[in-house]
Amino acid sequence: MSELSNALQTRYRSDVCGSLRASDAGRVVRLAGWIHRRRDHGSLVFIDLRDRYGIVQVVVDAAVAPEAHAALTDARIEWVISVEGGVALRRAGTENEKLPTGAVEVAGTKVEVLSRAKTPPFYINEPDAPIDESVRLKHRYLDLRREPLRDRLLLRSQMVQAIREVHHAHGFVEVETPILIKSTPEGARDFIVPSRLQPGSVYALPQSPQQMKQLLMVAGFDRYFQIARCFRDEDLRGDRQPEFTQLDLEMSFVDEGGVRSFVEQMVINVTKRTRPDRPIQQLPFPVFTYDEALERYGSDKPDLRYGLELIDLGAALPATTGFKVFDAPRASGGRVRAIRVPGLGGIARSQIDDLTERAKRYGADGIVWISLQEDGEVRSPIAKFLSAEATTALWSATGGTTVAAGGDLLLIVAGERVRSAEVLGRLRVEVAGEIGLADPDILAFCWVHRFPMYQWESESGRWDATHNPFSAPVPEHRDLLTTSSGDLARRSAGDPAGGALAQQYDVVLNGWELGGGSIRIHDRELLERSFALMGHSLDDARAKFGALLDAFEYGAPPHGGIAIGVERWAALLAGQTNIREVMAFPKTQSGSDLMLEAPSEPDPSQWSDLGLSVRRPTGGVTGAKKDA
RNA sequence: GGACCCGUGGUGUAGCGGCCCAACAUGCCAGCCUGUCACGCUGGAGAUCGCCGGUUCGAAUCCGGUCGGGUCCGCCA
Repeated sequence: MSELSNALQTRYRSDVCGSLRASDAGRVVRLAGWIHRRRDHGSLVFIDLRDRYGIVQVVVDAAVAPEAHAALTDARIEWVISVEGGVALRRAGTENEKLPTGAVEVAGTKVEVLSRAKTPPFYINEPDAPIDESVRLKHRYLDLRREPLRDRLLLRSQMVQAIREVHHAHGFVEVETPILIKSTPEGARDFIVPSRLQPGSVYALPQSPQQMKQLLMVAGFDRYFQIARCFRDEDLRGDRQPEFTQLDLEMSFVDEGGVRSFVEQMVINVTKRTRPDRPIQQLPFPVFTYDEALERYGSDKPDLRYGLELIDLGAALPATTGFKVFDAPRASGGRVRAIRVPGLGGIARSQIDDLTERAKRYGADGIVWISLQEDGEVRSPIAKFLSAEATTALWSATGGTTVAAGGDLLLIVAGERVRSAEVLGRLRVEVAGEIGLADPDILAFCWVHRFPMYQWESESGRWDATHNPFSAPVPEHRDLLTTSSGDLARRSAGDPAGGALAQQYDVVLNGWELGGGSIRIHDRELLERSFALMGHSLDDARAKFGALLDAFEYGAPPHGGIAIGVERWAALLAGQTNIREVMAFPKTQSGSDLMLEAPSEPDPSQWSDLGLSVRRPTGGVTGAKKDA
């Protein structure tokens, strides 16, 4: 710490504001910082001086230092000043226990104004004051002065430092890959950068360094990582920005267990170093297959901080119930699933309606509910369809007839196997949030793996890839790919290749997907087959991924890796649900930077340099804001 | 592409057809104050209620559109 203190010394300051302690009493120091608060008592003025290390009280007495006193009488909040003075223990009874520096104060003798400040548009000295986010974004440099955002960026910096240290300690090589690359569709839309030297051609910004890192494996780098900026031109959400940062890593000569074991140790290490105060729920991380996660939690990113698991009611119900809402889906291979919510037996009708509406939005036909009161009374709109025996069977299937205070509520969704689980999985998360089941301090990590390679899309009536084409199938399913011939998109729902599982794994934290990766295909023939199954022609695949395919003919090691969303991880460690809260300069939901006012129209000459012109939407009085 | 919520002095809110050329808190400005720490006290300034149009005798308030922000669905690993 004293080494750091020395490093922070400059001609403007001998110490930083947050560092002074009782042991510094008697020293003469020079400080520089922002005026956080001022308390003017006439001929005695107190200033709280702030820098990013903390706050210290400066007191100036007109009788002792008239010039300094005059300067501080003029000074205002957020002015930047430097102060020289002696560190003194505060008078008995005037210590401030809320400040780490609260035992001392600096008796200012010289004050120099380094920079004046306008009155800020919002409170910088009140960390909890709510402020409209657009105002914060417009003056982001002021928001960043405030304690919450400052602390989150400091946390993120520590995380990145820890990430680098762990990787270097394990033999990883940090390599930077280009930002201007070739458009290689990975699912999301590319951001495109027109080329001036080759008019009509474009670069694309990377959605991730996926191909580059695999090429680095072919190059023999063995273990690579990068804190990589990625770009995806899709609609924004609280957990999605058009540009974001991934911890991208790739390893050669490993299997899935090898990657997961390193990543898990790295994640634990970084988490414990940066948030030692937050308990990790379970070590080692629990591992679920995709199927298991879906069946038990209705999600491929389960929040494990609470139970509320999905229950398949099939076994508890007679083969036909006479209730078509249950019978019809079951006849076509669907499921009847439930979650049992303790204590919600007295839920209001309007809240049920609200849940039903949400379930419909997520793709269910509706919800069936049954409530069991403490006194054993059963209430449900479908009571008339179910015998007393059937109802009892349902309750025992979901955990018996012992009910929590307030009664229990059974929420039932019937439908197609995956859809019914996903709908209920969403309700599980929402209900848990609403009744406060999730402990906000706990960090519940897990792995989900063995994802299906392809998913049958019933609407479009075709198979669709669930991830990128580079992921290898699990060894026992390799034949499903090689024996299958041709375009999976034209194959039927029952095609065996559709059942292939991938060596794909996601890290999940508190219900958020932190990252995902896979063991890659490192065989040209198999990779071409994988593309073919996804409907790419051979020419198409070679045009888009030619370099990788070629590279695999020159000796490619078995390899695999993962990419972890740095902002999501940081947000979760910071206790935030929005990644904008861990980004210095985020964009709005419509992709604007309110501070820089980007995007903006370029100078017309920039279009012509690129050989481009723009067709504006017609009827466009709207778009023409600043015409000449 | 779609659904919903929000927009009132610098900031956060109240007001939801006339009582409002708009209220409260805080901030800001001025004066006073030698032990405060969200200092205190006294006084003052500051808003065409996002914008455009409509309904009405009358609109911050109701309606339509539009712009901006947010949440979500679709989209996106």
